[in-house]
Amino acid sequence: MNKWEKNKQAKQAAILSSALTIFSEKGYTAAKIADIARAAGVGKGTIYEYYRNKEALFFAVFQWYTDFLAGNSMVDAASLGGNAARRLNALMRSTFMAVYDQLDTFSVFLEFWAAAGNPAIRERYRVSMLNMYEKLTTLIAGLVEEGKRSRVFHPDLDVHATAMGLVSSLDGLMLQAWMDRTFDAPTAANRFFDTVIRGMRAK
Amino acid sequence: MNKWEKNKQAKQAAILSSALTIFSEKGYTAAKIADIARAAGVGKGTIYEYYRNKEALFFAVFQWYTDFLAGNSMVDAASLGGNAARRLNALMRSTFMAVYDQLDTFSVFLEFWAAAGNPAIRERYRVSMLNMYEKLTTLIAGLVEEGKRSRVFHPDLDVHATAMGLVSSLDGLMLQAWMDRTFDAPTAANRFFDTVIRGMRAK
DNA sequence: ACAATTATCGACCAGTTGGTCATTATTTGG
DNA sequence: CCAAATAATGACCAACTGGTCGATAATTGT
Repeated sequence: MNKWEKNKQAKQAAILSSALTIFSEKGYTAAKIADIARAAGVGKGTIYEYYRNKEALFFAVFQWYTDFLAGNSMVDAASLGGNAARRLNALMRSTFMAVYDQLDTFSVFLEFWAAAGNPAIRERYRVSMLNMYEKLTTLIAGLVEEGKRSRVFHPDLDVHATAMGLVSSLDGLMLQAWMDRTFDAPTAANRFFDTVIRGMRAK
Repeated sequence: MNKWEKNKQAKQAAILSSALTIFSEKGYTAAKIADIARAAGVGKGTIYEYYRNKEALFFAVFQWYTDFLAGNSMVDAASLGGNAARRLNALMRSTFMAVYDQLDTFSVFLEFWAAAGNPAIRERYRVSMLNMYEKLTTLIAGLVEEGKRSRVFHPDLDVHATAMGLVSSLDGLMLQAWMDRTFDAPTAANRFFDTVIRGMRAK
């Protein structure tokens, strides 16, 4: 690896990281390429050496950041012991905390969502976003299914509806935490997950 | 009321309604004043007779729309019968459906959230938004409290955490429904609410 | 009917910013 | 050390759009 390549890697990382910060702080439209360049310590033109245009940079940030969060949240789920209820609880807590630890950049998700929602132009965001959710939903649904088989959970439990509800509550709680910094979201989240799982149990 | 006033009322309604549509479709920044004017069937200058600038128009839409939804969702909650669990279930369903019925304009909430989250400039969005959530949270917390008193719900239940969890799951489920139109959100929501409320019950 | 008042309009202007490209700086191979 | 190749830069341009304002139209009171 020569000097050019080292430089390229370092600069690419600096650009992505700075772009995440600036997009979080200002939103997609208000974030200026010049801002991102300054934050990354590079010239404005350099950014266009790495990304075709602003939208391509944004999509790169989207993939980089969601990969990072997905890796952080799911990594220790497999290694956990205990019955399905206990492991589901641990998975929910760990996923929640993985995102909560990055609360100050959570606002960029509003931009991701907005990009994903526009059905005309931005199909790739939607696909990629649903893919990410589906991974988590599948993981959760697997635990719910397992819990039903081992008679920890109620036999009539709707696996998919439960998984979707749990995933949704993660997003919703994060939104509340982000809007209201006085809200003790980790505690509330843990108690809420306990309640939901209590409702899932076989009597 | 003379002709001027009638015209003003009609035009103001047309402008707000068109603004909601355009902001939903394109997002705050990409929505052009000219687009909104055309959709409302008025000249561009006319909009500035009613609203100082684009941001003032957006805030007016925010208040108008959230008032509308709040009115729709909570109106029949008081009139319901049954025990606390039954009434809580009905309140959750009715609130969910009130927003779900307007799913195609749900995306404007992403813009509202983004506006509310920026702590520097937009304190009034944050205050107004938290106020709206607090009304719903208080309503739910009241039912939870009542359920605890009447021994329908578990005595150790954390009222605030439960209420926040339920409110959050509304937002989260709506987001999922909006991103994925194949998701049968009303059914999943109802089943999830059932599960949560089951977990709240005294054994 | 007519002039004063009120409301509407859209061409225009000024400020902003994504993206380009000629110039400069750095690295490489020999 | 030098020239070719590669990378970085930021002044500049073109496009876009929020907001203004002089001109026009509708309504009112008399």
